Amino acid sequence: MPPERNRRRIPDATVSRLPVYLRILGEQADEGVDSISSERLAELAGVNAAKVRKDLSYLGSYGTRGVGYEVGYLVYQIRRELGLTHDWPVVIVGAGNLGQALAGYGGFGERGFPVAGVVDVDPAKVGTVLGGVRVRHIDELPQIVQTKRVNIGVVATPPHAAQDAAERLVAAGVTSILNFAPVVLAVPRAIEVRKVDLAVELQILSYHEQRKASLHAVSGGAAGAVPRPASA
Amino acid sequence: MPPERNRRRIPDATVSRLPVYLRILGEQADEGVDSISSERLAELAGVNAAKVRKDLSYLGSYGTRGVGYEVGYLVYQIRRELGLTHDWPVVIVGAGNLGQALAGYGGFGERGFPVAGVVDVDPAKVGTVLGGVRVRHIDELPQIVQTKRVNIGVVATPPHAAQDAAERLVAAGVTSILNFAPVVLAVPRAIEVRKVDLAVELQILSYHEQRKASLHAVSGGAAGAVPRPASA
DNA sequence: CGGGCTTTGTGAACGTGTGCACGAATGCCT
DNA sequence: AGGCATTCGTGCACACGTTCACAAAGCCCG
Repeated sequence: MPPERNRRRIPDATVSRLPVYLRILGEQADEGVDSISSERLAELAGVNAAKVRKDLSYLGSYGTRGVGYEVGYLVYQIRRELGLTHDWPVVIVGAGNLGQALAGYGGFGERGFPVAGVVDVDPAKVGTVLGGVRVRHIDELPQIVQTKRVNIGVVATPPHAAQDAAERLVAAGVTSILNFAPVVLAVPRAIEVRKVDLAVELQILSYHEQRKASLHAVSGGAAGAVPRPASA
Repeated sequence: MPPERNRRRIPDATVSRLPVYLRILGEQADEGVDSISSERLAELAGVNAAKVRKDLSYLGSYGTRGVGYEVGYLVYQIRRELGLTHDWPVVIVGAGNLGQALAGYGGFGERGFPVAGVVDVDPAKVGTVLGGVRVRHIDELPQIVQTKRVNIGVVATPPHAAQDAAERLVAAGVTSILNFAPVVLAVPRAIEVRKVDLAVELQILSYHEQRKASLHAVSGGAAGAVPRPASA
C-alpha cells in the first residue's frame, strides 16, 4: 500500500464528468445564467442530480442550500481542479490524415491545449505546414518537448508505428498520452494513457444493435412508452 | 424495474474490452499463432489474466484447461457476440472537417462499417464527393436509412447542430449514435449513444498532470490557501 | 421573526467491476 | 496408465460507483 495518495483524491468517474459540467456551465454563463441547481445541471448533463451533487462535493462545498451553485464560481473551481488555469501545450506524432485533421482543428489551442509541434518520421512530410505549424522530424521530439515544456503527447500514427511513437514520447519526457491508434500501448506505470478508438466504439454499438435484433426475434419485447419514474 | 433482461447479458465493462481482445487475436492469427493463454492475451491487452478469463467466460466455455484458447474459434465467437458477422452500414451527418476525415478513412468499411451515406445541411457541400461517397442533403436522411437499412448514425457536425442531427437520425430510424460533437445529446432511452470527445480526454489528462505537479510541489505540506467556509 | 419551501451535502444501501485463490479439467511425459 | 505441470472457470471478498433518502441550511413571505 502506498503510504500517501490521500490528498483529496477525486474518483476517476467524477474526473471524467467534470469536463462535461464545465462545458455546460460555460454555455449557461454565456446565456446570462448565474445560478444553477444540481437538478438543472444534471438534466443538461444527462445524469442523476445526486451524482452531480456528489461530484461537486469533491471540490468542496461550493453550493448554497435552497439556492444552487453560482455558475461563475463553479466554473472557476472546476477549472482549477482540472488544472486548466494555464495552457498545456501538446505535441502530435504523426502527420498523416489524422494528424493533419487534429493540427488543423482550431478548437485545440482555444481550449488551452496549443499545438507545440507536429512531428513525423517521413522526411517527405517534414517541412509542410499544418494548421500554422511546420511539421518537424521526429528526431527533434526531445528538443520540442523540453523547450516548450510539453507534458502531453498525441499519438496519431498508423498502428504499427504507435508503440515506437509512444516510447519516443516517454523518452522525451512526456507523461500523458492521448492515443488515437488502434493499439494497446505498453508504457511505464507512471504514464497516463487515454485512448480514442473509433473501431472499438462502433463495435460496442454493434453489440447493442445485435442484442436488440436478437431480443426482438426471440420474445415479443413488451417495451412500451418510456415509463417515467413517478416521483410524487 | 424491467421484469427481465437476463438473457445472457454481458457486462458493459466486458463488452468494451471484447473489441480489444478481438483485434489482438486477429493480429495473433495473422502471425500464425493458433492457441493462446489468458495470461498472454492479458499481457497483450494490458489487463489482468483473471479478467480475461472472466470476460471470455461470458461467451461460454471456449477454452481448454491446461492449454488455452484456440485463436480462430475465439475470434469467431467474439465476432458473433459483437454482431460482427454481417456489415453495419453507417450514415454520417456533417460533411465538415471531421465528416470528411471519417468518410475518407478507409478502415471504416473494411472493418464492417461501410459508409452508406454522408449528409449535410449546407447545399454548397451537397454533391461533393468524400471517400467515394457523394454528399447528399440531410432531407434525404430517412430515405438513406431505410433503403440501406442503417442502424448506426455518426454525428460529425458543429456543436450547435448536433442535437438537431441526432433528432433527425432518430426520426429516420437509427437506434445507435456515435457522437463526435462536444455536446450531451438528449435522445430517447432506447437509443444507444457513445461519445468521442477530444476536449474531455485532454482535460482528463490535464487533471492528472496538474495532480502530479501539485503533489510534487506540495510534497506532504498542507493544502493550498483556499478559504473553505468552515462547516461545523 | 417564524414557518414553510427549496436545495445542498452526505450516510447508507445497493449494484457493478476487479482480482485472488483454488478446484477441475486437460495434455504430456515416463 | 499414472502422475505432474499447466491453465481454465468461478466463488468470494473487496473496491468502486450510483442512487436514495433525509437532515441541515439557507431564502422568502406574510
